[in-house]
Amino acid sequence: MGIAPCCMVKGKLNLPSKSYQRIRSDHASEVAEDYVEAIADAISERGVCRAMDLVKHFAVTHATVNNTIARLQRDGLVVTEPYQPIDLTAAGRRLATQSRKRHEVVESFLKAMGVSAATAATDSEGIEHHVSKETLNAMKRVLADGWPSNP
Amino acid sequence: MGIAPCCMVKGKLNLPSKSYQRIRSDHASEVAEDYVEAIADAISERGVCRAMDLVKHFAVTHATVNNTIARLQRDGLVVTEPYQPIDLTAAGRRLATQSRKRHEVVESFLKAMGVSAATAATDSEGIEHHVSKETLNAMKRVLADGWPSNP
DNA sequence: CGAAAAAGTTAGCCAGTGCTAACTCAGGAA
DNA sequence: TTCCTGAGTTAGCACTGGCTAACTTTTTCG
Ligand SMILES: [Mn+2]
Ligand SMILES: [Mn+2]
Ligand SMILES: [Mn+2]
Ligand SMILES: [Mn+2]
Repeated sequence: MGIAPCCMVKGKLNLPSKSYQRIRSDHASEVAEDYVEAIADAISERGVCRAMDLVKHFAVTHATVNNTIARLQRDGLVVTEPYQPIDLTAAGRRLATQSRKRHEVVESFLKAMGVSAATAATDSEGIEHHVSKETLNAMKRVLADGWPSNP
Repeated sequence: MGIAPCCMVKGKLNLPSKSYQRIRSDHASEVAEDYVEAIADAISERGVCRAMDLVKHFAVTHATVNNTIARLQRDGLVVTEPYQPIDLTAAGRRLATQSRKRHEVVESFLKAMGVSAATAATDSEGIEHHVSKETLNAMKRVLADGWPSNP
């Protein structure tokens, strides 16, 4: 799921160190994922997404939202024009949907595990970006069928 | 668990957006946590930790390790002198122990959930930094007593 | 011992993600 | 209609954490 930053120069590497490359790549796409999700939410809740919605949502400044949106536009996830609301491209919508699904699984899983709603909300927001397909499937399985080897 | 970067200016904020501040702060301490853990491992496995050990472990260049170690030294987690091995301060050792414990819980939890060892190793490496005390305790509880409301 | 190889250092670059400050624009109240 | 205010923009800065390239030091080995 992701956009590559400058520091993702890949090399031929032996196994153990590969984990850290995955994590660096996870982090590179993290902000994009959170933004498209937030933009999709704003649009479905309030009809449009304005920069101020994101300022409040992420607790960052105006200027930061502007920079980030410019990057997302550069990367083809978002479209906006001066003083206009922010919209998602098809690719942005796809990423938003996919990210939200994964996010929901992680959050539900934490709650099912006995974690409070508030903590589940906060922790899932960070954890979601590091959950591989395999782990996500394991979470879904536990939510559906219970913990392994428990009838 | 952590060191504050420039961009951690805090303000009086309403609840929802606070999650993202937590995550930014998690990320700020992430590299420090992984490094002290790797340094502690190298010392216990090979007696000393050399920069090259970290180069291989993290799949980054020499120069990057050097920069990072300088930051960790600045932050009082590490001591080293030119051309000498890298050692941990008391604070560094504390952070390493704490981080390793948390890491082990997360990794064991993923494996207990049915995730393969390789995926558990990779995913836990990113997830660990976003697991709050409460979620960590929930994981320990599940490992010890099984999934909630299962006799 | 001496030279080549390995390890470490330093300088200079870049992108991401945050900030403040100063500006411009748009829309509503007086 | 004018002006104030809030929203948006832009410029300029700092720090993290990547990189390459050129250099120095240390270690190893013939
Ligand atoms: Mn998130
Ligand atoms: Mn993360
Ligand atoms: Mn770890
Ligand atoms: Mn880690």
